[in-house]
Amino acid sequence: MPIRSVDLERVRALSLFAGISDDLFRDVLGGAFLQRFPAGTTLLTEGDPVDFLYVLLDGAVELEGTWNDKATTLAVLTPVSTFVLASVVLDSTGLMSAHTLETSNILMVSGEALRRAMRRDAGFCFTVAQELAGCYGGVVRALKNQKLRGGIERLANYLISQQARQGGDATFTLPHEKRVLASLLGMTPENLSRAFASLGDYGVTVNGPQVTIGRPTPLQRLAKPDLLIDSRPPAGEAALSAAEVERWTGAAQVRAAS
Amino acid sequence: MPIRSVDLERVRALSLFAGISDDLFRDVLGGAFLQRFPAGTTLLTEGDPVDFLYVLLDGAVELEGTWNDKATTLAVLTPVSTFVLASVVLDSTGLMSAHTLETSNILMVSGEALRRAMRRDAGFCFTVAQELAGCYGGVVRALKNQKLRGGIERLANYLISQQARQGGDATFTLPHEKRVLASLLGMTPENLSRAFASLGDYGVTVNGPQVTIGRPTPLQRLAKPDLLIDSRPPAGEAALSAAEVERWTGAAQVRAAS
DNA sequence: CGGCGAATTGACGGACGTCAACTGCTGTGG
DNA sequence: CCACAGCAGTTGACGTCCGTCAATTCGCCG
Repeated sequence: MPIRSVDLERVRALSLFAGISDDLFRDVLGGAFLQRFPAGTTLLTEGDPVDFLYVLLDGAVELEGTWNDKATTLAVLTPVSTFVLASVVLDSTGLMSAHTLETSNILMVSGEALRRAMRRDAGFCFTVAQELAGCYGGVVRALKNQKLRGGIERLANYLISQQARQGGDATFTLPHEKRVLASLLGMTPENLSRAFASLGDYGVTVNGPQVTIGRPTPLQRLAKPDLLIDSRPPAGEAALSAAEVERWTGAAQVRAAS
Repeated sequence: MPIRSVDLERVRALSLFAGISDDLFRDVLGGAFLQRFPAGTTLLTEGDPVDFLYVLLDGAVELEGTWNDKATTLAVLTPVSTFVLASVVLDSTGLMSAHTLETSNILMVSGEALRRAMRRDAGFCFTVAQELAGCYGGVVRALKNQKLRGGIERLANYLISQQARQGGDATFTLPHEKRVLASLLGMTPENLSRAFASLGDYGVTVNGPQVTIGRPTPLQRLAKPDLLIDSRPPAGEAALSAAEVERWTGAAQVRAAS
């Protein structure tokens, strides 16, 4: 499948590649190829070797971890995002499974070529390091989100993030199936339903995938969004539980008195 | 405080610095200084700028995240470990607070010098990227541990890891206060007590900080340790919830049937 | 000797998972 | 065109896990 120059531009615009020379860019993407996958395709399974850096150009990809016959969603990626960068840099096995949620166009970049470029060009290598540091921060935020907040609080913060990301209108639409959202937030679908119902008291109404936040203030007071958990990572490699909060309306930054 | 050459050797042995030239090593550590902190000292607080890469040479350091007046332990570091590498690479603010649990000797390395070295030497930069990728994997493991396992299962796996790390003897000693362990495992101290009591049925007996695993097999069957959650990161920058499992005695690798 | 903090234990309540039944939508085949 | 199967989502009942509050014990240090 030939790579359209439009798509190449979009890859080039990623922070990972924005700063490098045309020569190096051609070099890294030389052996790359574009592939189209139907919804529900498994791209990677946990523990298998990773040979490519993946770049999602269209569609949606879910990253999930499993243990003891249970699965949990660690991230849902939207275009344009790269994934499994860490495994590529270490030339090791993947930590999560990846499968498409919708039919998706994905660019597959040779991991070997990427590592070669890193060894040759310190500037590019530095950019990769920054990207990885950003991803690290994203997962740390997700871990804090999971350990410190209850289910309803996680949902409330997710809604506030989504609202901001989609332009700030009072009503917006959930980007994924509710069962995926539930797994991402670390709860069961049944519990997500109940959590939505609870948020009715805070002015949230739900109609299928349409959510409207009637009274932002009480919801904010419940959610207590925090720069150190909910801030947006600089777009590029997808950070876990990526959230955007354009501005906080009086979110008190509280610090624990050890 | 002068840096003893013994300590310098130990820093040099870290995977971060093992591969670089003597010149570059001197360059990075040129402005570094050693400092001694009493127990309970706050080294960094969440959200503040990070100017140094920290290297723990003696003692113990706790990394914690806070939200809404609650705190959770994200990692407990033991010598020799570096920390806040990601923040240094991004030249940004810290994601977690750090404070000493015991009196500690800590080497403080100029973040600016580190970044300069990365830009100059692609090989070193690559090593930093690998280190960051390893850290990333560590947090992903911690997140899976938190989302997929219950409290008792997390404790069981922690005990198995500690036993292996300390040489495999049936009885070993917990390295930290139980309240710190509880926070690391994502539960309250009261709940940790009860979890220990529950493990009595699986042959675990507790006596102060002394733990002995009487019958390993039933405990393993409960814990279901998993290479993709509990494997050991290559020592260096401290990975979150670092665990060591030398060998698994029949840990079935189960995969979720989506 | 007195006091403080860590750890344990019990009682209680709330949060969350599980099981089951029901609704509504969609795509398929008769 | 309609009947039906299948799946997502919701709701209710129930049990379990876990956090909170309180009381007690123990060891350590002043």
